[in-house]
Amino acid sequence: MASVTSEPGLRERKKQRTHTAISEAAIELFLRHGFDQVSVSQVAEAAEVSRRTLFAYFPAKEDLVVHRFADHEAEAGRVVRDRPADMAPLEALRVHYLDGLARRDPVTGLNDLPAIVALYRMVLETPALVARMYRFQAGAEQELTDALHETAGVGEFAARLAAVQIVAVHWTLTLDNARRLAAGEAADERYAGAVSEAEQAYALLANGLGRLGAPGGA
Amino acid sequence: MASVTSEPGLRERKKQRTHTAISEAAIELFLRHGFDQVSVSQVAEAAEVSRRTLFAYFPAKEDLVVHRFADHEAEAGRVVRDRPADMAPLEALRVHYLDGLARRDPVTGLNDLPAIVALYRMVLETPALVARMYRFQAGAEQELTDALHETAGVGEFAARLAAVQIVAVHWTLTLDNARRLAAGEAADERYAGAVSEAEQAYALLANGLGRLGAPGGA
DNA sequence: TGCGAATGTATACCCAGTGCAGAAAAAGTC
DNA sequence: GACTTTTTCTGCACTGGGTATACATTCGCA
Repeated sequence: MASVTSEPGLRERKKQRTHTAISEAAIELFLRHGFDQVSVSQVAEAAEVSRRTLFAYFPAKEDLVVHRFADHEAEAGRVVRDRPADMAPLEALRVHYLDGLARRDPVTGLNDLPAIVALYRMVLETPALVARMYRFQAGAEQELTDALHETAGVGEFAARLAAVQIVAVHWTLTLDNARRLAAGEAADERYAGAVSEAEQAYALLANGLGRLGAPGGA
Repeated sequence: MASVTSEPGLRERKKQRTHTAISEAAIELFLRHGFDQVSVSQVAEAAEVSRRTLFAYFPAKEDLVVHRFADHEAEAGRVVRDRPADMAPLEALRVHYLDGLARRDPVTGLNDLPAIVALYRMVLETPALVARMYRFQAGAEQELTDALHETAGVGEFAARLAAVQIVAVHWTLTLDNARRLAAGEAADERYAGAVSEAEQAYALLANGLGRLGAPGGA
């Protein structure tokens, strides 16, 4: 009769709490002193955990930061899979991205909560963190490749080509927004420009680089 | 009167020789035992150089391998800048890439000299090396962005969008070829497929993902 | 021949990440 | 509530990449 609920059990709950405790201690220290200026030992100490335990929760120092973006690795693939039956994949992605901008979803780079902006800035300024982010891009490419291949009636190679273009463009849009907000722009102020650039990007994806097909370009 | 020629001088020549000596010793050891199984100390010893000197020539262990690909960082940008006045940027890139395939240029992934294939395989199998390669992609994107912006009469953001798509597609093509050769396929055997995929990729770049604009895909 | 600048070396150090053996704590058992 | 089993945490020692410093060597040049 010890537990009437079917909760995860003390062990699981404690693990969860330790995980967030380490992550929060880490980000707080990193934001205050810079990623490279803080050692994992200091993070472990601040989180009141042994160094060895920290590495049991996070495989590398960089992951203390970038694990917060890990959820979005599968996002593009999911959007494509879950789209209405009468909607084209690219259209579903476009709608979803524009919706993200409107909701100020952090994955679009268009959220100016101070904590988020500071995080953007730190990642952009730290090569090791940027490098780690590329891993997510590779994962997103794979997810999107599979989704396109399986639901859009297109060959695997064509799906991969489309996926790498889409992911690269998404990343460019997000980076552009994040850089502008990191430079001090407000999200509301940036919103119109972000929408316009997103529309431009999706038009380019849909219609190709036709303008570059002419000698002079335009 | 010590030197009648305008050669680089002994100091420069010695530096050059040390550089290649270290690089060759490194790659030989890495190919034999694996990148992660060889320490930089072992490389330094094999090159008859101190560890500290090695790091004066190569900023990181990974660079002992990937510096061989560094030349090609500016290639796409250069091709666009040097194109004939009456040729579109995308067309210039397409021609150049197809020519690279025909010449079995290693940057296309379609060179099956044993030493090259072994190098491909090692890079593909070693995450740290792949990660380092992404840095070149970022450089190539920047070069191509500038070239497109300055010579194709297109805005900087549009140029960047085009550049990231082109670089991503190129990388995909190269990776695909390299993987196949690493798996044992011969270059001559692969050639036709490589050309066909390249044409498909450039058609996609030029005309867009139109096929994905329809609900069913095709 | 000798002097200044660049380059190479030895040594000692910091930090990220891992292996291992044992302590602590939660979970299941009676 | 005491006992055992299993998981997690910890301390310690070690490898390996990368850097700082201080000193030796070598080259360029007059």
